[in-house]
Amino acid sequence: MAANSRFAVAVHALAVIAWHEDARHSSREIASSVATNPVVIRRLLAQLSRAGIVESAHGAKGGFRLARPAGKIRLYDVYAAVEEGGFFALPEKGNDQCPVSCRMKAILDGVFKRVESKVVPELKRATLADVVGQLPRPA
Amino acid sequence: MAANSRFAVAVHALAVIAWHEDARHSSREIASSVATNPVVIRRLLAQLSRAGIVESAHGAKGGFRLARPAGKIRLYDVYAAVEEGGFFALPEKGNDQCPVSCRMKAILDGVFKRVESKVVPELKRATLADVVGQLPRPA
DNA sequence: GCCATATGTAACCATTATAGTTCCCAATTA
DNA sequence: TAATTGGGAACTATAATGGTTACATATGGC
Repeated sequence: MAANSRFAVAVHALAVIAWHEDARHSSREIASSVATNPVVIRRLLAQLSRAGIVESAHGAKGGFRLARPAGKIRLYDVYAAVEEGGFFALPEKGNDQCPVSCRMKAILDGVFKRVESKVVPELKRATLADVVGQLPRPA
Repeated sequence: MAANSRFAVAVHALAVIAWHEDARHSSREIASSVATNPVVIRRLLAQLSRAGIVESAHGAKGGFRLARPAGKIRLYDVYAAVEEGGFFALPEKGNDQCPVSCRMKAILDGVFKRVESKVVPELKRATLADVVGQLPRPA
């Protein structure tokens, strides 16, 4: 698995937590649902914790829970917490002697910014509650 | 350079060609502007050739040119030709015994589709001519 | 025909990001 | 004290991308 599934796994993990919003959930339990290693989950949730999306507790009866209600957690918050750059990458090099190359960075930057201006509102509209609402009720 | 700059490099390469739309351009010339290896350019342009965006010619006086006017080449066509999957990746695994995990793929798929439905029209609106229009006139 | 030039492509190496794993420490609860 | 749990370091594995070399093939001019 080299593909970038960080956002998908983060949403999945949060959905597991939000499904029983009151209880704490261990990284082992979450990893079991995602089918990965508990350390991978802890690493990812550490980022969400720094972003103020989840809270963690050490020790027995410890684990993770949401830092605020699922309806107040936008998918954009999750995306911003776990994904570094934008959706595209700009090449870092270029021939400064070439009049085309000299302008390309600014031109591509404009294109990418216009695309992101469409994506971000979409990710801000959807919340974790919308995701959990599509799950069956807990038994 | 492990980041995914294929789309950016493809647009850059096409801009070099479209700047002098009448002449043919060698991979060496284009690579010089992008500051990379000619083989990298040929690999990328081979994809654009298969997509009917550029035409190539072997031999002396050979090289690449646009297969149709720059105004008819949408950035979406370029994106579709050089980028494989969507903007996000779905995790391939999951615990089939978990009621949350069982639904996550379909739920995430819905989220991603909604985002792409905003991105695609934006990339279909912009053409290579819009990019070239932001370049200085050829000397 | 010969040769310079150019694409097409295979093969290989380097770099980087992500994922996976093991291990130990710190904190908490019973 | 013992069991449980997150935090994090350190390491390996895998895969995608980019970079490079090499060679076959095609073209145009002499």
